[in-house]
Amino acid sequence: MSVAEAPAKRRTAPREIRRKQLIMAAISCIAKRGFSDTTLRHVTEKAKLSHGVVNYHFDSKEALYDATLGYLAQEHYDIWTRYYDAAPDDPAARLDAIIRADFDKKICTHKRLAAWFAFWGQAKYRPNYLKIHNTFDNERYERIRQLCTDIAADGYEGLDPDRLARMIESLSDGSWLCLMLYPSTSDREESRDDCLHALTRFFPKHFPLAKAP
Amino acid sequence: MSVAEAPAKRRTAPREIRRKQLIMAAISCIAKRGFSDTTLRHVTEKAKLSHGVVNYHFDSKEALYDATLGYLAQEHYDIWTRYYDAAPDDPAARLDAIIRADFDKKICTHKRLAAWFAFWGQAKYRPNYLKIHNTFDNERYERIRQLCTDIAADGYEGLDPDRLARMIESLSDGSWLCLMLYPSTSDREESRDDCLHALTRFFPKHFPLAKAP
Amino acid sequence: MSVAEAPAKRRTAPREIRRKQLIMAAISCIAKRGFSDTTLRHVTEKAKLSHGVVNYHFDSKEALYDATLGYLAQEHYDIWTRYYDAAPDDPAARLDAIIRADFDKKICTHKRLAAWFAFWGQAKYRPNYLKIHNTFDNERYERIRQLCTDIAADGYEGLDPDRLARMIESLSDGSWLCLMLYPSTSDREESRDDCLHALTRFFPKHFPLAKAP
Amino acid sequence: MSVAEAPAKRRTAPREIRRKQLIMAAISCIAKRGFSDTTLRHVTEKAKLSHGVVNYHFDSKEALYDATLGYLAQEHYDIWTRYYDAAPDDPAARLDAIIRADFDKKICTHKRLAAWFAFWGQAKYRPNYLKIHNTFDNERYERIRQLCTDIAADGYEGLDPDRLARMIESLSDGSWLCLMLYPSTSDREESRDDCLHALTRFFPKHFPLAKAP
DNA sequence: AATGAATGAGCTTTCATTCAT
DNA sequence: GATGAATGAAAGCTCATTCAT
Repeated sequence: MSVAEAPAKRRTAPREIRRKQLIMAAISCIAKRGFSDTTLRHVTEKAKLSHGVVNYHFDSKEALYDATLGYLAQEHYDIWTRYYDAAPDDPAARLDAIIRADFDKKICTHKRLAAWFAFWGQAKYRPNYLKIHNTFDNERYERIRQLCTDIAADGYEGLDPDRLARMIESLSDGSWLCLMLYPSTSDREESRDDCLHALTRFFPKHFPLAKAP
Repeated sequence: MSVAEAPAKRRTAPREIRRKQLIMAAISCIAKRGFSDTTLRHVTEKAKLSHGVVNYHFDSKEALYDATLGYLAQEHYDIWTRYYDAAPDDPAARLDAIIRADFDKKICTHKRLAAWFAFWGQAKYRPNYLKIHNTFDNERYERIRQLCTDIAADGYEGLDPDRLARMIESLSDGSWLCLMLYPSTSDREESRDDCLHALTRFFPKHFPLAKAP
Repeated sequence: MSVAEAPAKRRTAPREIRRKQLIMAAISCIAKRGFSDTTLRHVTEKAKLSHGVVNYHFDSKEALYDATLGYLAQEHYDIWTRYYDAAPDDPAARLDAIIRADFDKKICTHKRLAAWFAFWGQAKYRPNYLKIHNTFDNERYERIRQLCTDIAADGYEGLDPDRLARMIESLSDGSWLCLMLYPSTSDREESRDDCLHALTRFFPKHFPLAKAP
Repeated sequence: MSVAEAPAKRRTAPREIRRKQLIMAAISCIAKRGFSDTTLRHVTEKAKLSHGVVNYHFDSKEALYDATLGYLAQEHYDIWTRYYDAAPDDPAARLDAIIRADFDKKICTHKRLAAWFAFWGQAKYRPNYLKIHNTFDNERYERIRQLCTDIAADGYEGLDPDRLARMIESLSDGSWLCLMLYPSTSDREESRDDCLHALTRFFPKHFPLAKAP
């Protein structure tokens, strides 16, 4: 909720500290036991806080979950914009950066992926989750679409940039699902390279084969 | 659906009929309210049966859910093998068929996608779900991998068939996620064509551009 | 219910056969898992009959239990009157017989004792049970009292026959409790001899020490 | 009782207070409706507490029952040791004391006897109950046996002290059963005197007739 | 700001009973 | 007579939330 609306860190001390403590614990618990088996007691125990504290810092369990998803989304946003800004001012390099960001060590963890899919598994009927998610993610999709448009304009006649953007998005999401479901047989870096490899197929002129790994 | 709305013949139906009735109701409810908010009362109400039947026909709620996932997985299996068998005996045609199957009208419904992601959202810590899922799905992945191997051997030097298989799988799963999360802005047939289009990029000789409609 | 009121065996075939089958199964189940954990399903499974049969032969679970207690009480009644009738026509011999009957191999079994105490554990607030029990047992108590009176009149001045009767009754019941609670450290024949020994203390002239084996 | 009716100070009482409150209510309910008909709702209503407290202060219904039996057993233990310690240092006086303790006004109440037999009626298949009971009661039996040995050695040749101990125990238990089953025709003090009278028969030298009543 | 006892709605499950077959 | 599918009341228990301390 408030986290979602607070791109900058407030450092009012205790309040924000506690909230973050609880959010981190919530991520752990959701990742460990999923949505339906996570209770506030689990969360507070994980956070080593007392039982009543959640309803003190959040209006309700739902509010904590909103804040938790907001935290994940913000974190994702921060990472990909960082990668993006760090990349050379060139559509191909930036597209490459955005994809790499998805598999960054910090956000592409087991725990976070499990939490993401837990939220998505609920998204359909908790419009709030979708809204929070979109607040951050729409921008990323738009950016990808724009980059695809720019690249496509540069020598790929007849290519539908929207389709490309959708495919890239799907590839990335699908890789996440695979990483979450089969952690022992799939691998973060391999998945990233798979996605990057796809770019060499979609835009061979801009992503020569050698570039990928 | 049709079973769930079967004529109000109250009592004494064959075991399998009731089980299927409950499974269909479970899919509806999970799709509608997700895992953590679906109660057995919701399920039995949806199935227009009395409260006690679930524990009469299933050992527990968990057993009903196992059966429900099993049903979804079997249904998926039946569809893709049917498509597969109906396709010409040719690797490219069969790969095309497997992908089309994923977007078949019958299984690629809103309701089923939501149910799938609800299960996946729980899979990490309910090993049963993963096991059930894999019982059916491993074969499909192997088949895709084999087809990719066959096609790759036919004029694509240096192509890694495993990578291709992973990419195809991810594309398909990612498309499902997209379809589930954004039903109003995405479209089943469009997603299918996206995936088929990717094939023209991966195996241009076998999937000429014209082929994907 | 009807058993309690049916001292003679009706041999109308099926009906009575089934009822007895269920009663025997009820005794087994009550002895095995106690009152609160015995369900009609346990009883019918033990009797190798179908689930619905209880309510066909008995009005309710309670009616089955009434009949079961009635059966136990009748059985007890049959045994002690048999012992009594077989004894020489002499107060001391008859008192001896009544006590021996309580420890007869047939009724003083683990299973039956457990069932008795299960019923007694409920007796206080199920007046029916007390009534059924008393229907049979009052006569026995009266007989004991009469025998004590007869014996006491024969040379034990100042002895209260009522008190004696109560003590004999209590000794016997207390022995049953002990046999039930500690089957491994107590013994049916030893308990019987304890009770008989008490008689040598209460009525030394009529029960010389040598008599209790 | 007095605890259960403590001033309607709703919230936040020390853990032990609440536990005792619930235990007392459990005794009342078990005595009133027996084991199989006592529900946690009955208990909490009797205790004038909310439904959820039981599972807050006890792990389960079974844990409450264990604690309840433990309470009864402890209470019994406290009483007989108090009587014992208060008696003159003399085997006969002490045996007399132990028996009197069983019929003390505080523990030999209708309610408690009913509760005891409810527990005993379950003991056979809930080993926990037997264990709890024995934890306290074995010591008492041993003490009785020792006292019988001491007394028997003092002029009763050929008397088996074990048998005497068993008889005394059985008499006492049997009297309790009688008091529970027939509260209107039996009487606490009378039963006590019956038991004490038995001592005058078993050990006439140590318990002269005059002493009993 | 923080604690944890208390509440009570609501969950899954059990089970006596009914009744179509 | 007999079966077993179906019912629904009620059980034990969980847990988000409240609130005295």
